[in-house]
Amino acid sequence: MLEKAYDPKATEDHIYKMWEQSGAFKPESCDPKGEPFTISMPPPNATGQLHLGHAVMLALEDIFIRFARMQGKRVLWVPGTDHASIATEAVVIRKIQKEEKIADPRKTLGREKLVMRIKQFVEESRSTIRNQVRKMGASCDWSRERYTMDPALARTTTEVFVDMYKKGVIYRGFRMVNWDPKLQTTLSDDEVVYETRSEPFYTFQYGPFQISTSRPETKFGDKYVVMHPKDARYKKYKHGDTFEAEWINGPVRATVIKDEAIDMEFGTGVMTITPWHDHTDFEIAGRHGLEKEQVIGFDGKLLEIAGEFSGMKIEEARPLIVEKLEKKGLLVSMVQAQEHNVAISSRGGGLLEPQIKLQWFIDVNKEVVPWPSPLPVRQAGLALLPKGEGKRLMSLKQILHSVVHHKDIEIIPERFEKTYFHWIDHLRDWCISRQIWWGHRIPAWYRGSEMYVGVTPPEGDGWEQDSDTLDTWYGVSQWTWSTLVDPEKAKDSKLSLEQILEQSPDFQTFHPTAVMETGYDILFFWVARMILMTTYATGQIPFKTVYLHGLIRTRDGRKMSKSDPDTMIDPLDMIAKYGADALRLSMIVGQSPGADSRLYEEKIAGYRNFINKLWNASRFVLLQCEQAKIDPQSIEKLPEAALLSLADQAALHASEILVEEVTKGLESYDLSATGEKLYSFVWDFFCDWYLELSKGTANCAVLVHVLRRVLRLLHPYCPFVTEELWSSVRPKAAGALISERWPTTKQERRNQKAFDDLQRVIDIISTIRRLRAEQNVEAGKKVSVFLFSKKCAELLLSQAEHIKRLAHLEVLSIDAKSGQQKNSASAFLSDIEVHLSLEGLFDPAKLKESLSREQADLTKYVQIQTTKLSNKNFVDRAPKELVKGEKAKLAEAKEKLGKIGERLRQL
RNA sequence: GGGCAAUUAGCUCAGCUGGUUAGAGCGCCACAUUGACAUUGUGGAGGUCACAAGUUCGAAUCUUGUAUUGCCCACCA
Repeated sequence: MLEKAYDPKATEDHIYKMWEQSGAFKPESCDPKGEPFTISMPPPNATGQLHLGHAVMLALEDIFIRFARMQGKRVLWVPGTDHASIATEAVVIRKIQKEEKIADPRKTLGREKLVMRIKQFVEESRSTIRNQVRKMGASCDWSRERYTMDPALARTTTEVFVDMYKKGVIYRGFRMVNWDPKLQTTLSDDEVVYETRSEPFYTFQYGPFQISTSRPETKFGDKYVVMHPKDARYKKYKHGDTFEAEWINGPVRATVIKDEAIDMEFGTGVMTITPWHDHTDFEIAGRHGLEKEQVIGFDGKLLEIAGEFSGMKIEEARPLIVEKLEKKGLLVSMVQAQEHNVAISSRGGGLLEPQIKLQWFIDVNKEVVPWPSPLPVRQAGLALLPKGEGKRLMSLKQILHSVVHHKDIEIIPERFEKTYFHWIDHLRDWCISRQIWWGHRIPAWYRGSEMYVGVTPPEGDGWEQDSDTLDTWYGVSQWTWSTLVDPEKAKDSKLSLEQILEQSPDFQTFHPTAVMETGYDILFFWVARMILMTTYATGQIPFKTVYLHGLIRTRDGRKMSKSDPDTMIDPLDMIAKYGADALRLSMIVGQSPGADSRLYEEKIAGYRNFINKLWNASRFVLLQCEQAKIDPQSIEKLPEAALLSLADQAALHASEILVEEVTKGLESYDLSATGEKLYSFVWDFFCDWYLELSKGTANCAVLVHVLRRVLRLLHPYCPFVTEELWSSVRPKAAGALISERWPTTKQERRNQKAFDDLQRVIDIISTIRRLRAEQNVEAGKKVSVFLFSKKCAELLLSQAEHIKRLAHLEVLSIDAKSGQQKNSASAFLSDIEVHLSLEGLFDPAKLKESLSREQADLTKYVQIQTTKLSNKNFVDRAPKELVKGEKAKLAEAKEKLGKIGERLRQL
């Protein structure tokens, strides 16, 4: 017999081990004819601990996977980890600085040694993560675990780089980049965060003009003033005019530029430009072919051009520069506390400095990728593609747009498609080089002015490899397919990438993947980039569905952050305390895709209670079997329907409906509502009514049968407890629940009438209970039931035992012919139900209250009638005699409806 | 500045294309309790569904507007 309470600690680990050892996680143990179903696990960063975000991701994906597996699909879930270049390098450097007191580990250790250290660190945290993923119950195929730095993945990353370079999609050039002086690297646009700060805003005299700035320290090299061509105030100045201006370090010769990028409303409508340190200025300079000069060094200090200020940090120099200009009489005004946004590094937290640097970029607008384009696409910023069949050359941007627009890829929730399109419209070339050491090194070599790009190093002496590495997202954007590449084939340098893919059975079978499940916060970083890289490299979409989950927040809606340990909920603590199943449910139910949700311990405890309830319900079933001396495992067939009690038939019916609903819910990725349905079925129906009604008259075969169904249906949500219970109630021949088949519905087990009748009995019992409580009736008191319908009378009589036990009242007399209570409402219904009252307590008001249910039925009846006629759907749904397109009849019908509405109100 | 969303019970949230008396969990109140389960059962209190106008026989649900909150993107020299 089972223990009195479910103990997840004593159960989960050995169950996981059993699954893993049985090979159930591998697609090879699925039906070889099954439809392939793949998920690539978003690789957690190899920087340490699993957090709630990962836990949600694992829970969701495990539900998808287990459901698909039970449906007989060939399921593959590929686990892995990400080397997370910048994040990991930063963590390790900080660690070394702290633990070994080395101020600058990069300098002291050098590239090779530092990379070794990072590798060691990554190994340790990878194994930590592996165990944590197991704790969540994730049924992924560990034999196919991948890591973004695996040789095979390094190969594909490099191959694709070289290919893109050869096609001109990757180029190297001087461009404006987001430079992080603290981490000494560039960042992609998406790695920049903006912070609103209040800083003084200065206006200076510059020749005949007044110009405003919040960054006087960049102004040393300014020798162009820009204004809008239509600005009437500056009509007398022509494009190209020059003038002398007294400036910070003496007189400069400046040129007038007219450009439409200027906002006439802002400030004086004139500005000087600093093309080297500002995105807009860079573009203006580009348009007019202006000179660019660097003012601030990559270390964040002023360069020689700053004269006496050179070598100073910006914060020191700024007030001094202003002071000097003021002394020269050039300061016109200064507004304290002007609000503006400053660019901050999301990686290191320091201020970013726009800089011009020689970097590697992906051109998102070059039309070089063959892609099937069956339909014309016209969207903001994209050209209309000609109609036609077959493939045509498209730019990466166009492909990104097309695959979502044409629903090759579906995003859940749908509204994120808008966000996605909006992002594409503003997408600029992607800077993929990073000046850090940890990561895939850029496969380019230089010798003097020569450059070589290739998978293998060039022949000959004197070549030096580019010291930069690739943006993490570049490599990991190939994740869905590079993880399916056969590592042995990838070793063979004679094979081309195309041949490797052709000869990798996993890729051929399991790609494109079915679902990509991840947080909406990395839709741009990663999801979009996966589409970009994968369509380019393989000619396939990476996944068919994108399911985006929201952030998990604290009870009061704050973000959980490491800096505030009180707000953090550690998934492992919660598993230790409440079990993985409870944690999973608490994160899934009540969480709708794309929306943030809040998590707190009481919630998890609530689901722990549910798990325990299920456990005890199973205990009860087993107990009944034991008492009846029946071995639950030997139960196979159900008795004839005619031999079953009302409750048994109703329970079978309800479980059939449940199978249908849960299947539909899971297929449409509606996990929250489906979870709730299961919860309420188990607790509110199975435990509260069916098991109660079974006491004394238990039919073990039906009990076991329904319980087995519930366990199967619940297994994707709470795999551990269901698997454990399964071992007690499964049919002898069956194996582990994880590999069991999803239940199918059987029409012959449907019995809507039995279900309705039971519902009626439940209603009656509830009403009696309520009346008893309100009137404070002692147990054993009699109840009289007045009926309008003979059928109901029979029903009540047949359930008298249950009413006696559950409502503590005896059904004494049935008066099948007391029609005197008829009211106007009853004219609508042919089969009016039950009234009841308590003997000696007959109170017309109470009676009326108990009648309200019938009125509700009546209202429903009428309302269903009116729905059919509601004008919006009139033509579709109205009864035939009312349609025929005749307006008079429509008006008549509407009038009828008005009357019905009126009567309803009277009721 | 552009976009996306949210506002329902004390708290956390459901409520699909308009249709029974607006639901659940937690919390609260009362009662119960000796064989599935105190990680329990039964009953109850608690909501002018942010506000206003409109469409409709009928609106939490649709339309428009207002207010508040949150997020994303762009970025102001």
